[in-house]
Amino acid sequence: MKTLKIPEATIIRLSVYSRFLYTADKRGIITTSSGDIAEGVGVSPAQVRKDFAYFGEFGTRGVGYNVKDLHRHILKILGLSNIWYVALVGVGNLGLALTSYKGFRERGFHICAIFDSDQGKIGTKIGEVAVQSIDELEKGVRECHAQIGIIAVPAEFAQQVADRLIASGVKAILNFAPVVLNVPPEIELRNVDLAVHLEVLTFNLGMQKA
Amino acid sequence: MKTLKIPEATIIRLSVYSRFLYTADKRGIITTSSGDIAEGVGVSPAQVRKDFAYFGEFGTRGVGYNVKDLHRHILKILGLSNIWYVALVGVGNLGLALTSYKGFRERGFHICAIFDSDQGKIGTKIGEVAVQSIDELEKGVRECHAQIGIIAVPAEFAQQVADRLIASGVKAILNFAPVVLNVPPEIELRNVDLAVHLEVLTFNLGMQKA
DNA sequence: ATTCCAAAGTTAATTATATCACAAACAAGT
DNA sequence: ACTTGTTTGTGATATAATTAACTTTGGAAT
Repeated sequence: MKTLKIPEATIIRLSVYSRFLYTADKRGIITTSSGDIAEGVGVSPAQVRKDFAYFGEFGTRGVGYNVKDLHRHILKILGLSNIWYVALVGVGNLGLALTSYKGFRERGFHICAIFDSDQGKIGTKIGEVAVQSIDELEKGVRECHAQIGIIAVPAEFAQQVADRLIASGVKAILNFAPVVLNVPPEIELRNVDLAVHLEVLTFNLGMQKA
Repeated sequence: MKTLKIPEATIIRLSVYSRFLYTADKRGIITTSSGDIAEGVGVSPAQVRKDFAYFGEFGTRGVGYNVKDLHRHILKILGLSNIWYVALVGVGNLGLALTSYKGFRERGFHICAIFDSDQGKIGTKIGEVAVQSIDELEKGVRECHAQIGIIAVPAEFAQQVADRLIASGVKAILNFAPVVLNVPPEIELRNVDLAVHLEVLTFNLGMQKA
């Protein structure tokens, strides 16, 4: 086990493997193999083993992997063995969708503060959490010790929201606004642009015909 | 201009460039350069030129690119110069968020049919489009000639919805359910798993400390 | 016209990622 | 104990993508 730079593709696959292991475990499966996992998630067995190899040896040769063990290891690697507090900014349809997204809660992400600028929304409860005014962003983020911020506001406000989140102690940002955000290098940033995915599809459809 | 295999990363970047060009054009900018674009979207100028080079020569040396021209070219490449009809299955929060996502309409994606299994939702209008019963999926998809299907239903129903979409003539699927779908090779499939993005963030946060 | 400059287009080098193929190791059966 | 079958872990190989360096070309200024 060497501490090399890990390809991001590997991290993404680990996340997918963990989903596979979660369901395998729920179905009562005790042991699995790189072949099983590979088939289940649509990659090659060698790829699966290589991905694991970045982090150690989790299986026994000739046998395979213990599902529970492996799953626990991967969750640990992904940083999911403890709870993460998340601040959500923007309660449009997308923001709402995110609050109710089962996958987040299941995997240890706890939305602990929600902000919006719409007076009509402030004070309303979404699940357990009351929507706060965007004016109280700094205070609210600090109070619940959010380490992660989710930006689900219109593009024109995204940068200032990002700045304020960072100023309030957030260390990582998931941005759904279709803009390039400027953040200090120590801040982890990921962008999700839903339209991009559709565009990759249409590009590929075009290719087929040609 | 050779017809090689195009990296998917290139397609994704083209999509991002097009967003940059869209705003540049709106601001009245006539001419731009690989350097401008690179800075605007956070990649290297060489990368920008390389990406364009897969598809032809769009600029003039010593000058740069005409914003409108280049934008038009990229939209053409991405298959966005005509309208795409999209069928949406599943009107949970995520489904709702997608229907109201400005980016889709703006870029020529037209949600022409919406399906759900919840009796309470059937018949209600979302924007212009009435929600239909999932029982009428085949009929509804055919009637509006949807080429793309978006799956926003719980994981356990995703595969059967995919099968039915494909049987109804859909050629590409954008899947938001966290499962690996089995589709024929000629069907374009992309999966979006929102939790994955958060997990990449938490992994990276973990790395920082270590 | 000629020269100079700036930025595109292109080729080559580097780096990153994925695949392959095999040796090591464990379990079970003889 | 020994053999056999199986699956891991890994070093070597192949492929892909990015970066860097170079060449070309159009436009502007003299």
